Amino acid sequence: MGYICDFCGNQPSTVYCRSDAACLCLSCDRNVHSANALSKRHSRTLLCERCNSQPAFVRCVEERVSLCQNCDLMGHGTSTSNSTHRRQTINCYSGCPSSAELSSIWSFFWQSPAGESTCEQELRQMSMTETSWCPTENAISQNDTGDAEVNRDYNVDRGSSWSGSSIPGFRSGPGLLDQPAGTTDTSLSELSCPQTKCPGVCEDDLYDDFNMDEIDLNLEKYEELFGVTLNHSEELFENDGIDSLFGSKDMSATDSYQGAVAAEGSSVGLVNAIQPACSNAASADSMMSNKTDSILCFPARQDHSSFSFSGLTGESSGGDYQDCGASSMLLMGEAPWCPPFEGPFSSATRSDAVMRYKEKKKTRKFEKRVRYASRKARADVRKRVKGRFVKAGDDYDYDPLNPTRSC
DNA sequence: TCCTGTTTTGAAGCCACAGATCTAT
DNA sequence: GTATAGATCTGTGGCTTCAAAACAG
Repeated sequence: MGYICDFCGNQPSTVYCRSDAACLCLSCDRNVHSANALSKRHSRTLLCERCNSQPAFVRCVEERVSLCQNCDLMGHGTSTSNSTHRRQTINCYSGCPSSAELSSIWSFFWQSPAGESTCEQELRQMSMTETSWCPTENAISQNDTGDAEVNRDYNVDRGSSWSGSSIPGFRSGPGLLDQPAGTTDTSLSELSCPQTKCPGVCEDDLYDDFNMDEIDLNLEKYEELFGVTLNHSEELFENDGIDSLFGSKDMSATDSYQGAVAAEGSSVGLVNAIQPACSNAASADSMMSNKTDSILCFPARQDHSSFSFSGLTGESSGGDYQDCGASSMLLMGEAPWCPPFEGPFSSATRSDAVMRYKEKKKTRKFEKRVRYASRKARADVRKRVKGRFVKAGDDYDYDPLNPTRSC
């Protein structure tokens, strides 16, 4: 990950793909993400122009530079003279937009054709009929100045997970970005957890983005672990059981949520519980989309300095924390941006949430991630006897290429 | 309420082999 | 330090087996 495109190793990298955890030049970005429907759905954003390693989430108008969360904090912290700089939120995109289309998303974005690589110029000739980039899915709207900004109603952001300006851990909502530092925004809690007075309300987004097979938190008996009872969760899910709500196989999700609730009694325990999976670099993206919900919604406390991420390796940086979905701001002791739970929501809302969850549970697919497609392809065509692979040339009772074949 | 038998569910293990990774020279 | 060869490890899918859970009587 760095200044040079991770794919071609030739062109300067411009965009960051969370799903691939890769920095790509525009041409490779379009090339790679036009491969299939799934890759088109990868959420990408600009690369931080300062560290060249993290996804940018804000654009400093004064400095004309895209910054990641860390660099923005360092450059525009309240203690710096640049804290009053006007900043724009940088949104994510999917599909295969051209640089011109990207410039329509980001008013500041422009790349001259002369600056394009050869392959990009070739790609320019390609038909855009398959292009499916749709910034509106990410709740992007254009204001009068042409600046892209994120809809305050984060619930619009379904399916896009924690992409773009919805970066978890970012305390400041879009409105805050354009305000001079130091102003008080009483709508902070609204921006932080819109319409969310308890986890059940935002479960729709939560469940949409669960890919819990990548998570390996295996904690049980939270009462034992945290030494507290799960007041809210017990009340919220007393009928269905929390296992039912999250799916019994998704114990880790349940764990995260329960941990979030239990954090009210033991925030240190929560972070310690989350940290092992968080430090697992297997899939930062999955962390962003899965665990952050619970991580970021634990009740605000004033003693965050007691949080411990000691399990992270010495190589971990602030950027790692970002990828883990845990705000570096949080790590630095600032208050989390989610308001505390405000008690159980109405029974009607709850029942609606449960009903929707059950519907989704029916259709949920626990897809297995295939790490080596070549091995899968080979296994798919390998002959078997009672499900077991057989040596080439031996008799077999099942030929994947000819299912009617039988011994 | 407890016990027993049946059914359902889920996890583990097996197999061959290409490719990745490690080790020695 | 680099290149090569050989050894070892890993992961892949369909099926069977077995244990545990769920259920009924």
